[in-house]
Amino acid sequence: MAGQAIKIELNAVIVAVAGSDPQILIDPSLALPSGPFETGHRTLEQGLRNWAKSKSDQPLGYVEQLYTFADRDRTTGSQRVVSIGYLALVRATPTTEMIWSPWYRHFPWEDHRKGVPPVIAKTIMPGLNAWKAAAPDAAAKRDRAQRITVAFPKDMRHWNEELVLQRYELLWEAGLADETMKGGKAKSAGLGVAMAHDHRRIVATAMARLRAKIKYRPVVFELMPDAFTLLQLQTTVEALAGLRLHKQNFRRLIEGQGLVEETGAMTTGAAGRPAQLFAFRREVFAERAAIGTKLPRSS
Amino acid sequence: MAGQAIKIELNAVIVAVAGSDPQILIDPSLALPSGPFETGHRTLEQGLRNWAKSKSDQPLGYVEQLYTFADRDRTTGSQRVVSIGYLALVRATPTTEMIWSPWYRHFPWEDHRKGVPPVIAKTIMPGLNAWKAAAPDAAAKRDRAQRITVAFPKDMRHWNEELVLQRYELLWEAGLADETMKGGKAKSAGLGVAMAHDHRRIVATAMARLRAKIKYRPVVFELMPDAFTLLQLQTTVEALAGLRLHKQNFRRLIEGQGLVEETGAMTTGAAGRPAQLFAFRREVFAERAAIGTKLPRSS
DNA sequence: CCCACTTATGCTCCTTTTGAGCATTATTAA
DNA sequence: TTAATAATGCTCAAAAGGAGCATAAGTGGG
Repeated sequence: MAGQAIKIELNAVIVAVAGSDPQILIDPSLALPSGPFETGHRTLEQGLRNWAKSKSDQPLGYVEQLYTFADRDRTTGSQRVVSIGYLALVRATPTTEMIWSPWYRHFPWEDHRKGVPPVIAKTIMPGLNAWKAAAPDAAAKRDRAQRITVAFPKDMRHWNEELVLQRYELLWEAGLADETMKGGKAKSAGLGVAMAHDHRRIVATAMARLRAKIKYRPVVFELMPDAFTLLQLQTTVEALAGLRLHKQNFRRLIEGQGLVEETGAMTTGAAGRPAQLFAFRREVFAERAAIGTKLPRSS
Repeated sequence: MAGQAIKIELNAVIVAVAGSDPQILIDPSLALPSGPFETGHRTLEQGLRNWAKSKSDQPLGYVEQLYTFADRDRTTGSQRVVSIGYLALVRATPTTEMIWSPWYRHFPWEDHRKGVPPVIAKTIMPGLNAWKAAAPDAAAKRDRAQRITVAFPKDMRHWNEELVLQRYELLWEAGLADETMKGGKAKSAGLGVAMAHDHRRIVATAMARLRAKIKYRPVVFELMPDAFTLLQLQTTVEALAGLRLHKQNFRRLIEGQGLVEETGAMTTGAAGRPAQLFAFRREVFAERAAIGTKLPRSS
């Protein structure tokens, strides 16, 4: 049984998008906002919301539980910490003590909007190949080779933007992303800015979840203002996915799904033809619970 | 801070499929197998695996963390319990003290393989409509109406088999699925066999997750024997999804994805033309990390 | 006012994927 | 031999997805 005391901690990955940068809220010591689990709350989520409102001044919008971590070799100190990770989406607002940190600062290899990031060829692949070569036996070597191919495919058309966590864990195992801090400064062999404890892993989990989710649930709108152009929407999705999208087809997709409605207003002042301003149609929740099935149903 | 003691408990929804019945492992008191979190383990999942191996004699195959629950009004007794739910898939084997319980016994409204279950029209809709009518104000009424329509659509072609949890919570809120036990026997207004504590909710979470997952990850194979016919595979998927599938298109889907390979052997003795026996191609993990994107990627 | 540039928006074409169902084949049971 | 039961092959049409051309409507600078 548990002789050791267990502490439960809530960690929140609070995401906002500013222009074309997804950002996460961290404190100056590169740690995620976190707090103890208060037994007074009715549910975990409620506890998180209350705590977030009191601590930062971010009232959380969309909230989703991510994962509960309790790895012994990842937590610091003597006390066993069980950390429950949450993903929260908010519309960006200024903060006091906290910092909005662009998430690609911590994951530079995940941003493929301007082509394949050079760090992959320059640092990551050599590092991973060395790690593969150092495998203890042939089976391990095959396994490592396979994981590398899946996470960082040779042909970048096969890049799967959802595999954020697998990639991070791969880099971590290969010793390319350890979170050792150098006097408060990030290290990590140049592979992005490290974070406190295992927080970068939690962020990776959040990124993966969010990148997957935007494809089948209209969660992006939680990050948008009330009225927005389709380009702004596309830019936000591109920012999250780390990919460029086809403009006309993106429009067709969004409009075809009836996710938005025209507000009647137009943009003004910017370069180019003025764009219509759209608003999210909240009714979609009522209409289409069915999102996408992949099974060949009959009858 | 936490003045109250917190206990961490692992709950496992262990699923197997026997013929055309998905089953979960429970004990005679209708509780999921569960055990305390031992601080000695390296990770939560490892703890679960060790515990499962010692307690039941099920060596767990595929394991996935589901959700961490800590609702105050759902836990019993004075001590606050945080329960971490897991989904595990195993190939059915006999058990000692535990019982394999068909999951549709607890969720009769979820099995649409033989048409819409009568319990929906007979009990559920009247109950939900009464609950809707009893809404305190107009806004709440609209909200309830909407949730009902999404979970139990008028037109059953819009039935979304993934919404297991939403449906269960709806029924629970409407008082149609409360877990009050009558002398160890199930009650619940005829709506399926109740379970201990909030375990039916955990099972609902597991069902929802599994139904979603079989669509984009080859997890069904964890439930299949080494060699199987495509019909057996289809039957298993249908059992999980609670839906009938189109046979030829199912075959096309599976073969087209290269998920299986012929073993060369055929079935014998059964009625009808003998079927080929197939085996899961484990190489698919190596080949196709990319499963399905829904974003209109460019370049 | 005209021109270069920029973004918005409409549409077409072609390829793939899905949905539905017909037809044929190979066994067992009567 | 016939009926019943499954397996398997194939076709056809509809829907969804990928790529790109063409046109419209602004801004900014001569």
